[in-house]
Amino acid sequence: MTESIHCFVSRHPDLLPRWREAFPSAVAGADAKVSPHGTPCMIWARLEPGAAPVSAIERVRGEFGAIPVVVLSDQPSDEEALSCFAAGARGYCNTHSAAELLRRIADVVLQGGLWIGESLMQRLLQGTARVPMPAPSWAPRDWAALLTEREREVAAAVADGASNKEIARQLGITERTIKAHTGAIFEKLGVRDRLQLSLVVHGRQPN
Amino acid sequence: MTESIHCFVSRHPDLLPRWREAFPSAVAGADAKVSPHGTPCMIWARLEPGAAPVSAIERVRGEFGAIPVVVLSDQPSDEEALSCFAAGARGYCNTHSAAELLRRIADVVLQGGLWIGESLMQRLLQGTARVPMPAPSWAPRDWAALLTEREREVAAAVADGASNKEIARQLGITERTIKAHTGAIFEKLGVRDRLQLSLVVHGRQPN
DNA sequence: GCGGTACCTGTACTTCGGTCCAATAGCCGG
DNA sequence: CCGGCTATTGGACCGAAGTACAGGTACCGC
Repeated sequence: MTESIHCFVSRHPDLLPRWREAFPSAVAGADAKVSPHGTPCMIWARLEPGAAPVSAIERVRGEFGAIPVVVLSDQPSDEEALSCFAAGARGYCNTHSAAELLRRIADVVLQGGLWIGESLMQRLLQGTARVPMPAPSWAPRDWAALLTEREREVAAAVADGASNKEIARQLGITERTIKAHTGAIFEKLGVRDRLQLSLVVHGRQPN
Repeated sequence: MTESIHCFVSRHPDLLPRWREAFPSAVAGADAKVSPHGTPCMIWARLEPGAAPVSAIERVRGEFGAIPVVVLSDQPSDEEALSCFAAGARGYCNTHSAAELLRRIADVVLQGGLWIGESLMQRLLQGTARVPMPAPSWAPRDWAALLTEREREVAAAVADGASNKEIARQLGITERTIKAHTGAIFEKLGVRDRLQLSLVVHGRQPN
């Protein structure tokens, strides 16, 4: 594994001692687009008091693409945390958290987890619970009847627009295996590609 | 690290090979109150299809107290995941996830993180601006309003499962021009490929 | 006329999707 | 125990899809 670079973005050009203690090789992001040290593995964005969290995070995410962002807040609150997660943050904690905690958070986030305060869980759920769910999609089962359990999962993911790579990550298997499944699905359902599969799954006939 | 005992609770008395592969020292919980192997570090609760998620989790949590619970679902859905988190689960994933993924989830949860499914993650991140476009946040069916006449024809054909070559023949223009149109459509509608375009045209949200 | 838009096409390139070969492993029914 | 099904993966290959860069024509309004 290559050296993991933690990039701290804040208005101040220098790193807090805490951060340096947690990640000796950390670099300061400031507004620099790309650090000369390589591509960072994750971004720590310190929220300036008074600044809008959302725009700040989106700016950072716009600069750094898919790199996970953890927000550091000087005065954490549930409301602020919610805004951050809604804006795409993968974690939220106090700016002055202990080095040990920062490292734990980094572990969690880099593994694909979410770091969220315990008190926040209920409210976060309420915030997402009203997201409209588009489809019943399990009602029409004729297509599903022809497939195995695993193939159904893959078919559903494909039908929702996921790429092979995404499905592989989601199911924890290789992209190669996804291709094997999709191939089997296509043959069983008599379609030629993923788009036609999507149509069948959603109850339409191709062409 | 001390020997971590993973306890798998399901209606079946035996462990899935996957689980044993992930945690060779795993034990089956069934309805046994306390295993003879000591106190487990975490509980994996397999959700039986048709059973109410909430009551199942609460029962498990009642038995095992403060030990973090990760829910395994045979047919994961966002609704189900939300119910589980509302009931106090710390993680949610597919029953048949790969051993490697299970171990990652265990890491995250044992460190205090939260593991939400990939699709739920997307839903959380959704509603945020994507990098190229400011996210039109379309009402259903205004997709046509954003496109030119020609682009509408191409979009409709793509959404019905036609290939670029077929559309080119149908419209009497070259495949290259179809690509130009599809590229413009993708950008205007904020989708990344023809399958997601198909979903938008048919009134669904990708992922 | 000039700027803007829509429409059309070319070359070259990268990435993704799909298929063919083949292989390992576990589970299950006969 | 063996054959069949399922799940998984590898390598190689090819074509489709998508992007980048670079044009061309035509129409329309100021």
